[in-house]
Amino acid sequence: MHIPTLRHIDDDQCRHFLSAVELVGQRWSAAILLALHRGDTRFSDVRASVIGISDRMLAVRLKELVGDGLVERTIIPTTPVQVRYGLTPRGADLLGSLQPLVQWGQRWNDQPAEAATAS
Amino acid sequence: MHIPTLRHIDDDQCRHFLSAVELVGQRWSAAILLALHRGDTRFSDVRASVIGISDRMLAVRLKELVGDGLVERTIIPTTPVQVRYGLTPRGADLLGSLQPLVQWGQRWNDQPAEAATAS
DNA sequence: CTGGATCCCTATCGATACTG
DNA sequence: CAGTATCGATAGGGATCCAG
Repeated sequence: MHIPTLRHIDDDQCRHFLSAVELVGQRWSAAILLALHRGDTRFSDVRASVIGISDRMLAVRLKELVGDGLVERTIIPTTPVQVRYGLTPRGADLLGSLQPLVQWGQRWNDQPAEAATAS
Repeated sequence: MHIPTLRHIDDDQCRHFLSAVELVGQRWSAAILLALHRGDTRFSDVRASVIGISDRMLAVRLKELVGDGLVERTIIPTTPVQVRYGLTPRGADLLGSLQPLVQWGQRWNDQPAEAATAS
């Protein structure tokens, strides 16, 4: 299902945009990406960082993100096999592209939204 | 429920980010915002633009977006009451802040992300 | 035309239990 | 530690009907 489309889309800008939003808009996805960005590399690290996420969802989202090329999964064949997760360049770039959102949040957080409409 | 949180959040950057993502990550929301940005002002216009959306969901999302201060609802008391929708400055700014996502999509779209994982 | 109210179904998610 | 499998609860979302 997902990824809504618009009528008479002139360019694929819209689709890029919508699919990217859809991607990172998935529940937990953004938080996971952020946790990885912050330095978490282990499954359990991320699980501990992202409050309230379940094993299942973390595994599911992680798999999705790996499939989308945003996260890289590395297996270190030590005695007890270690698994490391990390952002791919693509994933890191996505987070970077999302930075303006942070500014946006700060910019309009204080402003009473009605002040704009009420001239 | 939503808006996941991270442990030991140093600043509210994370929360701003996560709540913004959560906001626009809602199904249809981004597409609706885009339709409004493109010039649609009527309920039926947006419904026609956003492929597959139902009356109910459009009404629900529109109400949410208005509540979030991203969309402005104007009632024109003509004979058959007219209702106009449009982005608020805040909403327009949000879309602007999402622009880098478009670039991101184009930048990494060609790169075969699966090549890394694919066998 | 613009939406509110219902019904109902499905996908999604959480918890638990189990395996390598 | 790093998951997978199963199951049950829930709420998101679609279709339909109705009202202003």
